[in-house]
Amino acid sequence: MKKFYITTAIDYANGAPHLGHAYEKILTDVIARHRRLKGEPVHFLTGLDEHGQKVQQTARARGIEPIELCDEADVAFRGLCERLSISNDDFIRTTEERHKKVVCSLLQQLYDEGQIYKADYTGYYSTRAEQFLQEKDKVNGEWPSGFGEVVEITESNYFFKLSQYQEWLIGHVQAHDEFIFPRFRQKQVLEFLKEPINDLCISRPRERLSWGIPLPFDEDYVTYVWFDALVNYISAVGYGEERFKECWPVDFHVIGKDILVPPHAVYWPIMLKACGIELPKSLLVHGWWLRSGEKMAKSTGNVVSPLDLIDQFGTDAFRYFVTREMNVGQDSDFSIELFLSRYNSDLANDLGNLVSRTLNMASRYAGSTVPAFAVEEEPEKELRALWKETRGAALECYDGIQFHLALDRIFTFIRGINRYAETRAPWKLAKSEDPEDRARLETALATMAEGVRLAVTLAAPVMPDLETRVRALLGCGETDTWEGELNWSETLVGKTLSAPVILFPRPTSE
RNA sequence: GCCAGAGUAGCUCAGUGGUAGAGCAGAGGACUCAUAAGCCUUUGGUCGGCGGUUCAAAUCCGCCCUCUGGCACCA
Repeated sequence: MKKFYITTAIDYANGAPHLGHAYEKILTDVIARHRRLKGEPVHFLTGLDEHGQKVQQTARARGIEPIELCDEADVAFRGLCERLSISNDDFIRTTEERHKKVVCSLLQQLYDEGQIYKADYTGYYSTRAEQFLQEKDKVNGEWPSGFGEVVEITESNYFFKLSQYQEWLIGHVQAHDEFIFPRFRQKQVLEFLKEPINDLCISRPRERLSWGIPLPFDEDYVTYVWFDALVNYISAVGYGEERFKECWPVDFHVIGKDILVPPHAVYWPIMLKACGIELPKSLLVHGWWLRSGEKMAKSTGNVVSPLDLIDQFGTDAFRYFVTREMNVGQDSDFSIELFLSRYNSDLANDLGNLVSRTLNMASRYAGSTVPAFAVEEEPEKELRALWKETRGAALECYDGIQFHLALDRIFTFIRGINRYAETRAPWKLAKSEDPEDRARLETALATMAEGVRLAVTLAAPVMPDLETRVRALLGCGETDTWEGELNWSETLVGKTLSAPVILFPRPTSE
């Protein structure tokens, strides 16, 4: 059976993990977990892009081998995945043999077919920056002094015949509305394709760049950037082997808007087309986190790295925040103030406190055993109706990649449980001698517990650790599927609840 | 300049033709199981501006203004 295959972009080894990396992995993970819960087999890939000039330069500056630098990045980025509870099935590094093998076979194939040719490239070269400069690098018509001496040189390189596929690509994009999400990005791609595109330079002379995969047909060159990095998506899932068709074509390439045009929307589809490989079903393009509050934080000398928040507030809180605040495709603001607001009001006050009071009341009034549902009156009917509405709407939002709205719905339901608790007021019922009040009390406790179970189960793609933990507190086991788990049920009846716990402690410092 | 996105309550944002919404922040209140949490009530907006279509527009069309991002061998 074909798996649901989803990827993040691979991160460049020459840099430390930051909020953007973390967000992309979380977004992709939410989708992967959502699919798994729906019962689909999933293959989730992430990894590292390790070759290239900057890695070579940084390694040289530090007096170490490039691979040593990459090994460090490998530790850092895998560590990030772990801290974020990312459920990736594989992690590829472009220095791995399985990857190089595929890169070489594609290059050789295209070369043999005449789709790669050698030509001269003339341009302005900065020795200091070790790169060709573009017209746009000029400031006031001159090369900035930072580039040092700039000279016009001619260099032989290999080119891939990109331009001959331009018309075909335009047709493909126009015919497949689902190819680029969100839809408005499609226009950006078509806009780009209105102008003639050039063939793509895919090599660098080895004397200038040694840290790369040598061209199989010319040892004096290494391949550069795209024919290396993009190929990870197929090399990781066994291109050329039988198992390849279990994953390919990929369902989603999750990428940032900065690498949509031209790499993922132009180079990659054409590379695949030229090689006779099926195209990705969809590119999921997310926006960026803006740091409008950054200046303020710096001026007060109170700089907090977003990733530090994980240590302080936990993985689930971090995942919740970035998923709740980001409308996928748009940009969002990140600030500590906003984070604390979400943490305090949504997680600590609404959800954490709900769990706390539920467990506490069960302990006080029912010996921590979930009682049976004894009555069904207006308050119960209302809450169940709200659940039904919440589930339907949230699932629709999940399917439509509207995770911020799904969470909005789920937390409206959580507030609904709090409202229900006030309506029933078990602490008052507990003082009554009336058997009917006792029945209402027991019903209220069971209802609150079931409501909590449903809410955290529905939020599982976003907060997987919380779901596991809360379900354990409620006495019901882990689940790896939503099958039968999202219906209002009596599954908790008779279960023993844990003693009260604080899931999201309020921040101690002011 | 071209293209795209955004412009709705103090803040963050929902809302694609039918009497303006939520959360947070602010104000008041009743309660007490709970992380001084939760619940109820409430203050607050000419939905960027001007025209147009329509019985009816935040929502469709046109023009304009402001902010953000992109505009090729750079990851």
